Amino acid sequence: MSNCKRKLLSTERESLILKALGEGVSTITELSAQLNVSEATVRRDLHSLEEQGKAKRIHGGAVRVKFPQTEPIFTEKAGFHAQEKKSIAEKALEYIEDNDSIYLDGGSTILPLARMLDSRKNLTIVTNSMMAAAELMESQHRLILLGGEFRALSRTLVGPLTQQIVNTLHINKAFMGTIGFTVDEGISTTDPGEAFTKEIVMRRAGKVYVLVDSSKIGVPSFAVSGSINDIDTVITDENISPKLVKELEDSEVKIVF
Amino acid sequence: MSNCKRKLLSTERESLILKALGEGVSTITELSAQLNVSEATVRRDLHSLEEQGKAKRIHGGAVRVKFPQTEPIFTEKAGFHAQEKKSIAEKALEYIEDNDSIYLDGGSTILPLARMLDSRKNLTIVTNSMMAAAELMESQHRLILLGGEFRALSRTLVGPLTQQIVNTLHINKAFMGTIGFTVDEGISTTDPGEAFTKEIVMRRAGKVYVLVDSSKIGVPSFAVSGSINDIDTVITDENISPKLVKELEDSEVKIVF
DNA sequence: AAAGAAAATGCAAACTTTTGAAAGAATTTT
DNA sequence: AAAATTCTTTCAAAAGTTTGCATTTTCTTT
Repeated sequence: MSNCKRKLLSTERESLILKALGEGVSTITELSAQLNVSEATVRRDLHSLEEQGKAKRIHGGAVRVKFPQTEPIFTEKAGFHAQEKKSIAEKALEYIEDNDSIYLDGGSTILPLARMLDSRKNLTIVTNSMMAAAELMESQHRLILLGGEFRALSRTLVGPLTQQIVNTLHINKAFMGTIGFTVDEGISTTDPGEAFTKEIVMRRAGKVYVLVDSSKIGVPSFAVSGSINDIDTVITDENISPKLVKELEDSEVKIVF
Repeated sequence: MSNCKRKLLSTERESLILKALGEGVSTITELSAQLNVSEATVRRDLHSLEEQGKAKRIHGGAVRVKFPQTEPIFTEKAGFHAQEKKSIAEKALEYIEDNDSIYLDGGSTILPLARMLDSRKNLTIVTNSMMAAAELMESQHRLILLGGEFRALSRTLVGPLTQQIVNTLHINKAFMGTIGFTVDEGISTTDPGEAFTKEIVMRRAGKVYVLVDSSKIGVPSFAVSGSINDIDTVITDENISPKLVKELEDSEVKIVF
């Protein structure tokens, strides 16, 4: 190196330094010799590179920084019934075909489903769930987030504002989570704003699938979304009681377990 | 190069300069010798090229910039000029008061600002940035996400769908990021959908603050959002040129640095 | 075609940034 | 703990930039 006839500009030096760093480290003395500049200048260049996040200073030299630290994305709280939820999601996945336009609701039951969507092609995915969106950020599908007020507890976007976007979209199949589920009242949740969003989604969606693990069945929550009539299919696990299966079938709801 | 007997027109020189720059850099002295003109003329040509966004001046020479200006991937951008961005964000923070209703745009310059908002109380924060939303998830403020199509590169929600929510909200102060900034065209970005969202936000916001580090100034990108008239205040770092300060003041834009 | 206006160019003085050297503080090694 | 190395700060010289002005070139107008 250093067949430099003329003085180098700072940017040239910086890229040469990066090249010299390669994968490993270089000392100030080495770089100073290679670039034919004083050590003070090397330090200054290194400082600039560090500000740009391209290199990191260490005592006596510098190291290349590879790919800058990946941002802290949403973290998932380790879940109850994780295995059941995953198997419920697998059943739901079978109803999703290439080119579908689907809605993913919030909730820990829907999240595993979001992770499986790489097996489908060219989906349009509409969601109000920040967690699902974070999962799908890197995917190849088209991703649309409902706007609205952020609800910290469920990490979803809820309330009247969500209505506007929902009403302009055509949703083929909606996959809904829930806090409570009863045959009389259908799905219910703790927050009225969230219930409202669920309701307008269900009303507009072509087909509505409710994913619910058996621990929530028979337990009503505070705010009800729509009625049992808005639901086409309930997808749940094997622990569901035969009595409930019959009740659902009487209400013309398909049930998968 | 250029054994030119007759004198060259400025446009001819400029294209020769661009050719000489190639992908790399050239010094003023080199260019002056190659083109048989004084260094003063080279500087003037380079200045003109810079205004056109085709080259970027650096001390002692110039580098070629590709057009349209490419957008670095998000994680790369995060570390770039990190210190400047933080100090820009600190200046912007002073314009945010308790109970304000503010908009946070996408971009790595706005992100540090999101992190500082704990020092204010009872804000209503509207944003189209997933990263900003992730930062603000735990905060006490009211958080509203614009809906819309998710754009992976910038991790923002963009496009026509965003318009609906923006139009129903009252935004007190909007804090905008940008990929490129020129006095002639104002802020510009790489994606038309993103430009669209920026534009409708700026049009509806009471006051518009643009946060831009000096490396982006004078560099236009592909899709322009609104005009310089939509901007009330530009917040930048100390490296801004006095000339630009004057130009902005002539356009009745307040400038903070 | 000549005179005048406008634009471009080169030059030089004042100013700014960058660079290298040196001194003292901080860190690592022996 | 002493020695050696490296880091930070400061300062002056060198290199680069800006600005105003005189000169040349180019364009317009008569």
